[in-house]
Amino acid sequence: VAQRDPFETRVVTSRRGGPVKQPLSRDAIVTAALGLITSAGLEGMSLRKVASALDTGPASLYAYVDNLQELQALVLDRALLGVKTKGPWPGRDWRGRVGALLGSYLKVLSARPGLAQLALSTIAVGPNAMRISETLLGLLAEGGVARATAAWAVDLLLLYCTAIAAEKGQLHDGPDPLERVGRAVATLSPEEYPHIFAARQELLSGTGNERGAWAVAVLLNGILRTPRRRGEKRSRTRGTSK
Amino acid sequence: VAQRDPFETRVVTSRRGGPVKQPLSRDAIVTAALGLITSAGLEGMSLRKVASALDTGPASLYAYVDNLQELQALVLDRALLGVKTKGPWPGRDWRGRVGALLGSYLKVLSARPGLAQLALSTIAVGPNAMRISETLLGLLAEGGVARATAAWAVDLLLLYCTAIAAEKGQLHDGPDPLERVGRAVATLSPEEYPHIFAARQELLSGTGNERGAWAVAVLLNGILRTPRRRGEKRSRTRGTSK
DNA sequence: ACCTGAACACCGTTCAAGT
DNA sequence: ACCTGAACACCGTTCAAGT
Repeated sequence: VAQRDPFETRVVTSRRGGPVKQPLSRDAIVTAALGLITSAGLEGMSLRKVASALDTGPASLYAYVDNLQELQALVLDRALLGVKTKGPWPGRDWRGRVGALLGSYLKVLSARPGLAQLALSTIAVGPNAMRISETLLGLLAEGGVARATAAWAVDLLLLYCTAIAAEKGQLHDGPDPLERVGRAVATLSPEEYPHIFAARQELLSGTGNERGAWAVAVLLNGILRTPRRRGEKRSRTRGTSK
Repeated sequence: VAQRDPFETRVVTSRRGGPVKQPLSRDAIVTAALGLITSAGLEGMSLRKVASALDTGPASLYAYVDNLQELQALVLDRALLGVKTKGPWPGRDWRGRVGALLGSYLKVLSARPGLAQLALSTIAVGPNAMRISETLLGLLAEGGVARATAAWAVDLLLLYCTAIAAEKGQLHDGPDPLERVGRAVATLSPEEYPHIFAARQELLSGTGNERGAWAVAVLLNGILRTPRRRGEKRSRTRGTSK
């Protein structure tokens, strides 16, 4: 909410009469829903809450949206509008640009924990999801990854980033899960779980960003070395740097 | 339900009197809940449905379980009991054994789609989750992966397998999502999305198992080549085969 | 201590009735 | 066509009252 707006909610009031209710529309519904999921998490976005945010009853929404699942898909794609696929990344090679794109994706989802949870249970086929996949496919092609391999790799990369964001999101509600893991690990007997005991420090270390960057490097290194078809060769890298 | 049991539900009846209600217990509750999630999916397992499966009211469960979230965590760990961490895998090297273990994990989750969805939103800290992590850490150590790297790698491997199972699980309810993706891709203009258009065949190809096996290979290849600390060296492989 | 009926504050979705 | 009040069939959780 911009600070210069004195109203708690964005109700437009006319000089002549009472509050002016803006007409319902698919767009207004998605906007309201995205606002709710951003501020109140996944369970803060219900059809009933979206409806009352728009000053109407839940039944009214069904004129514009088939059901909750469709609304969720629309909200996800609207949020993905914020993912930068062609920011100015001068001098970065294709790997750097993949990292930047996935970083932007992660940032968009991490800023809205509920959205990341939603993304894990929604197949993204909206225009913005397509734009992201298209760009990733292009970057992998630039890196010489064969098309068949790249097709599966895009899935793998996005899936992992989504999961990272969702995991991070869980940190915000309830008791800190990292603490829970810490306590669970602390009670284990060194005899029964020697490896976990030995690695107890390392298991809990690292920020989300550190882990994310490492994971993307793992995925790219693995993708480059794991052709989908036996004998499939990586073509010469082209356009690696400017 | 075993076929020799003529009763629809497992109600024990005594010769002398009416049906004998087995006493409530944490264990009985978890068993009933696992049965429900197995047969009816994630949303088929509610506290109220578990209660009525046990012939009682929902309030009664709160004597044994703090809330729905705790019950879900218990159900997950109970199911993970079925993951084989030390099956006889003669002659397989550490990579093969990692593959077998993750395959078992995937199988357990894939057989219960609701459980995979649940696993994505539950941090598994139960004894069976610990057993799986312990074994994976041991196998990676056998492969010469440094401890710090292995600690994060375990997370990455399990997370991906969980996500694969959850995605596969979505296939079963609603319209086939692969078909939805196919239709979405089919409507894209080759001009705007040249890479997706070129890869449209490859994007949809491959069974879950093929994709899973490829992904695990990607992850292991990447993990072996991406030390967490700069300059961290992989120790000589020991015990690669018998 | 364990169990429970009833209530509370929610859900998504449908449908007949309005305009 | 768009909108809506009311209802339907559900949720998780709490609490006073029972034994």
